[in-house]
Amino acid sequence: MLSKKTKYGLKALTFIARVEGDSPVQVGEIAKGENIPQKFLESILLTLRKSGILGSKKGKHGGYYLRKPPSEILMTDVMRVLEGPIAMVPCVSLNFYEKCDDCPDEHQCSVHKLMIQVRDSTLKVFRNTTLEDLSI
Amino acid sequence: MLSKKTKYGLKALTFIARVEGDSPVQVGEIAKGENIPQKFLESILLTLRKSGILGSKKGKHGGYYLRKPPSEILMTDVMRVLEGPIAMVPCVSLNFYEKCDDCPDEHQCSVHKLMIQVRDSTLKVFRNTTLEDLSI
DNA sequence: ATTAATCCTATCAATTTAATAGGGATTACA
DNA sequence: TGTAATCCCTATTAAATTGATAGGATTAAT
Repeated sequence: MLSKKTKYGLKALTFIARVEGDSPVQVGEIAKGENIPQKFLESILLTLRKSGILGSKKGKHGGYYLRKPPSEILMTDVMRVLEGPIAMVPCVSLNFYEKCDDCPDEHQCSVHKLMIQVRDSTLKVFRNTTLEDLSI
Repeated sequence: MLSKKTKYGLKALTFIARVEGDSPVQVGEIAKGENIPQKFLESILLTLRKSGILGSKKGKHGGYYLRKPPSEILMTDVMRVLEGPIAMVPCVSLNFYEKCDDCPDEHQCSVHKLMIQVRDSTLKVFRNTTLEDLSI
């Protein structure tokens, strides 16, 4: 299941990408427009800013803006920041690899084999989709 | 993340598919062979039996067996029984559809759009993989 | 100064997950 | 016929995660 955090985060990014005048977009505006609890959204946008996907401007007339054009923001990056590993099990994760504590040998593990395929097919989608695609 | 339930369930099915003499395979045997807590595994196999994927024989020398040859057991069915919906959000699920409470219009929703692609690519893998593929 | 925004930390309730416990029902077989 | 081995079923629990809220600190425009 996609977490609400990720869902809200994706919606917020799309919202910002769609607005794009030059001035930053405020949390309250996004929260209202997308039916997202404002305080929750605040923490999500903070995460996106710390990861470098968003920039922010503080104080009055502040808000959030994209650090790159939507066409250069890949879903692989967004999803890893918001949802964490793309793989369904750590033992097939490219960026968050961990060995299973059961499982003496990965290469004989049926789950491993299946989950590599799922990971690759999901990656293909995320690598092939940018924020621009979402906001059209 | 794949739940342990699903992981254990897949391992158990593979184990049974690999053994296949004619006599049913016992929970204890699987638990030992795959490092799975026995009581937990019991409940998982029970689920698989109730869904029709496994059959069982009670009493001494009892155990579980596959109801169909491994080559006819599709991952779509197994995954839906063990893990639930294949889609990451209910609003793109084929078998467990639910409308989002936020989201006035699905067809304008960026998350929806992305998650349909993920669902389709994952489905392609599961529809194209049988238990036989896993147990080779 | 005042106002309006982001930033940050802590907390909380609800849910889900992973596992355990304890016994009931059924069957093989001595 | 009795006993051991096995599946069957329900209930409980501890830990982790999720989704959300609260309260205020900091920053910047006017």
